[in-house]
Amino acid sequence: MESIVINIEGEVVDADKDDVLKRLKKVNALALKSAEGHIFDISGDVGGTGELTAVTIDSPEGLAICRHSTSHIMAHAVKDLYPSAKVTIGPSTEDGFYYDFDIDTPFTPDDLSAIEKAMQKIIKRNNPFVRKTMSKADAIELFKAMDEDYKVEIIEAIEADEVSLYEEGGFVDLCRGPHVPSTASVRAFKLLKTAGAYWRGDEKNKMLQRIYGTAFATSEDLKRHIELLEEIKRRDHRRLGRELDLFSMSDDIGAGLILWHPNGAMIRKTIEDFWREEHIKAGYKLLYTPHIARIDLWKKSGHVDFYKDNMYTPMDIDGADYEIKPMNCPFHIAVYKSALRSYRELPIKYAELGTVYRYERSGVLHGLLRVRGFTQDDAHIFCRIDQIESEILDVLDFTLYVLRTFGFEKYDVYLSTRPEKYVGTLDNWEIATEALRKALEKKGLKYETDPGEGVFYGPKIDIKVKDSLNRQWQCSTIQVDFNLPERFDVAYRASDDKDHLPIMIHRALMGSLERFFGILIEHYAGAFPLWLSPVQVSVLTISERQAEFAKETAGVLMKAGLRVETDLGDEKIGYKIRQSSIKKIPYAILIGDKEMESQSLTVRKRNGENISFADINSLLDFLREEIESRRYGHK
RNA sequence: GCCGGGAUAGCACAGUGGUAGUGCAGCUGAUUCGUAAUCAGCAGGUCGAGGGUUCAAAUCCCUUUCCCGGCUCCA
Repeated sequence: MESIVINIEGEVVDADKDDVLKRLKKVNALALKSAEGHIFDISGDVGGTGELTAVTIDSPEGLAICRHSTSHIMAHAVKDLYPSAKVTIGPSTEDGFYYDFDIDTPFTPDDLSAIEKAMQKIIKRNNPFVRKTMSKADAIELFKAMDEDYKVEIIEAIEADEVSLYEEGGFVDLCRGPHVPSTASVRAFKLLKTAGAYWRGDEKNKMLQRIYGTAFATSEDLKRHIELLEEIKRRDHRRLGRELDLFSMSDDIGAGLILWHPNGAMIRKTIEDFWREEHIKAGYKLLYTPHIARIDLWKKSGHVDFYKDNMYTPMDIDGADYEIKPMNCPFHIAVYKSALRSYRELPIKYAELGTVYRYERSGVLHGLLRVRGFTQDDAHIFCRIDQIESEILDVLDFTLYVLRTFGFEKYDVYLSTRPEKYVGTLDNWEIATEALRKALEKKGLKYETDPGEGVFYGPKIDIKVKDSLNRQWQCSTIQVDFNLPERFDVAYRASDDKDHLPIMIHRALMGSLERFFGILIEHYAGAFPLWLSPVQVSVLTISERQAEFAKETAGVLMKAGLRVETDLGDEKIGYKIRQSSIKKIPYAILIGDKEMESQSLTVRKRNGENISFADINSLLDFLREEIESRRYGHK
């Protein structure tokens, strides 16, 4: 026998000892992991030699194995209930699993609970997962006999001569494994939703029926996950958008087009003001450009060739075709080219909150996050290739400052390098990619390299922020472009009195204002920091006696530039506070006889906390400080 | 685009062939009250749009618009 040792909770045990299996069972081991990182079934033929470590459900690998096994159990249950269903694939995912079936009638929510019940029975039976191997030819025979066409297709595509199967309680599935020792190893699972999904994700293929589910180590973990899903629902920007009267969409206007209501518009205006001020400080020049342009412009830019699917049909104006803009870049180039540029002027940095329209397939539209008309916080930096690194450094600083201002402290950075299809010289790609890399390193930013994931026209840096629920969102992108300057004959006059080609850097910090707004709503759960809140202060009276004083107080605050709302009605104070809270107004000023007599102010924060101010000026100082710091002080 | 679900009062929803309902919001009146909902009354709907079946359609059928969940984390 080969000498295999197994590491159970730090203790190294010989594999040929009788009690190893018992001990693995005792620590609830689901699988074994070799020193090289290969994971095997406990009962399977592990092969190889060396030290193996017990994998439990507490590790990410263990949880993934459990979820994958749960998907098999689900497939088993589905086959029991709907024998005509054909099984396809059922992997584990980041927070659960799914399995795709080819079945004539799609699943309903009622089906899900029936399947869940059947799964529970299978789990109770404690069927062992048994691994078998057989030749490809035999496996094809087997699955052909079972009428499982998809499995046959999968096996035919496998290169190895031998494939593995897993059997559990009579249900056999082609699977690479590994699996948990037995169905009873699955402790807590739930089926979540059904959906259509194309076979192999290709819309040319047949539409299958997918069931999503999830599994966790304990029912407490599962409960926590379901609570998280509920929290995500509560924060949904579409729901909060209606409740807080921020924006809407209308059937009459069309899909993917956003109406910004006064509250949302006020937030947007505040973001835009901040954005413009900071861009001016950072040396950008602001532009405004048209919404349509002759189609020839888009032919020249290459958008008609590369981007046609996302562009709208041109409109005829006096016999010429005009196109609604999907991008701002050609306009910025036109501004650059409106004069002869000297190398002394570079870098030239143009910024615009440019509204663009892009065709998105109807099925992918989603609230503010995926729309057809949106405003980019776009900028283009024209520079010499030797200026790339320092420009990227500036842009990185700028981006992180802006993201931090909105409370995004955590982010992941990605550097994407040259893809197979590209334009520009290899030399330039090399120089630009290295400049991006150096800038990232100088900033001390940890980043991942995505080889070949760059755009055809140049390498790029993407920054994905993490929101308060730790969800990842891509907003910022910084892209080097060798293509457009050449296509448009962009030039600068260098010291040698000759024309040279500048490099263009495209960058967006927030991406799209619509999308960024949607992310912000969810990030803040609708409770915007004071500087962004559409209404910053509400003034509430205890009785009608204080109406005059309340109006005066509100007037002083409004004159000081604060956004103030009054509630002088005859409702009780509890009702008014509730109204103010529902609107998520950061501060409510409560005015009763006490305050009127002493001229002092009682302020109730959104979180229920009270603060007293001796007079209105001390309150103003307090509010001004919080606004100017753009702090996210309280929820 | 495709699969599935949906659209009924401002909002959340009930109503499966026979007189369109509930709660909240709104309006009116009473009440003048100290930290998340005072009470009563009133009003509000081409049942998303268009067509069809029927004596009769929110309800059944067709078309269409829009919204929602998804559509390779690859045995």
